Amino acid sequence: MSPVRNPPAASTAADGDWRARLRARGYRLTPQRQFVLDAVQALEHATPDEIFAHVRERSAGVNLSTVYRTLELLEEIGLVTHTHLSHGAPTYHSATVKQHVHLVCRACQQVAEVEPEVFAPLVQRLHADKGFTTDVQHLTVFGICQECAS
Amino acid sequence: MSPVRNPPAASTAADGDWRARLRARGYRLTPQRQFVLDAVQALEHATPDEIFAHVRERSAGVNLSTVYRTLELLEEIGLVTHTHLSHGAPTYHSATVKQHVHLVCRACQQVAEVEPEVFAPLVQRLHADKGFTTDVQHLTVFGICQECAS
DNA sequence: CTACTTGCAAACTCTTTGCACCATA
DNA sequence: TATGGTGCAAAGAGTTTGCAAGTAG
Repeated sequence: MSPVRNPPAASTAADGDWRARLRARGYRLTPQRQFVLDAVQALEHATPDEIFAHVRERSAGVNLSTVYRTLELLEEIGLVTHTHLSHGAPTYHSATVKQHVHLVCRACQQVAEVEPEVFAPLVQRLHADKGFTTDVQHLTVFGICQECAS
Repeated sequence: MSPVRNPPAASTAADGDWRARLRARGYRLTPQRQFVLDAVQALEHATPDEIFAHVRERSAGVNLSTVYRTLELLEEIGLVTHTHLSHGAPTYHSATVKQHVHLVCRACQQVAEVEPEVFAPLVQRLHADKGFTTDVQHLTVFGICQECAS
């Protein structure tokens, strides 16, 4: 491992939790993983590249492939999730943050957030009609925002 | 243009319409475009690669980049739309077919379809609350299907 | 000390683009 | 005949992988 500067101090309340989660599955706690998780929590809706850039500002010795591997790992143990807000890159966000659904404007590309409660009736109906359990966190709604509509 | 065999016969009722649409915008009617549109209508939920393969079975002389260019063109003039059903490739479908929303199971990757009416209340609420005009056609709901839930 | 992690570089997938040739209108 | 369209090959994003060296526990 190359020049990895002082790892970030434990920042969130759930921090102890994530260390435990790692250990419980035989994973190790590394500065890189801490940097990546911190970046996800700090940035909100960040692509792997943006996360990489954010981590790089703090530590020169973190590689892009490590970012990818770490995101996969963090998602596997349920600490982050991802959504596709646009064509190309997925965006990651912390799973500990309050859930929300994304509204993406196809005209101006702006992203708004909505409380998941708005989707509760839909979720219930899909479950009743089709037996389908909706992953609201992963939902993205495309359309046209108020400004662009006029 | 290389060995492009007999272009497919006009197949859908809207066929005359699409020729008109092309012409109206100064585009030309080519066998390649007809093959690609036919493939989209025949396959339903096909990726560019799958469309390419389907077209290739019928005509050796169609190039993958032409498929991409044609899909972009057909989408621009409103004959096809696309959605992201999984991580990587977008899937294209005919815009003339009855609208539907996709339910994607994250466990078995199976795709189900739902009538867009189910989403009407949600669409109305998003419009009322946020002024957001939902593009239902482009909507994809991820979750767990009935079989995988048990 | 040992197994898990990382950095590096190369490989891969999917998509786009430049350019000369070809065919539609 | 004049553009617009196509094939081909090369270039680009974004992501994954093999392997040797490094490190957490």
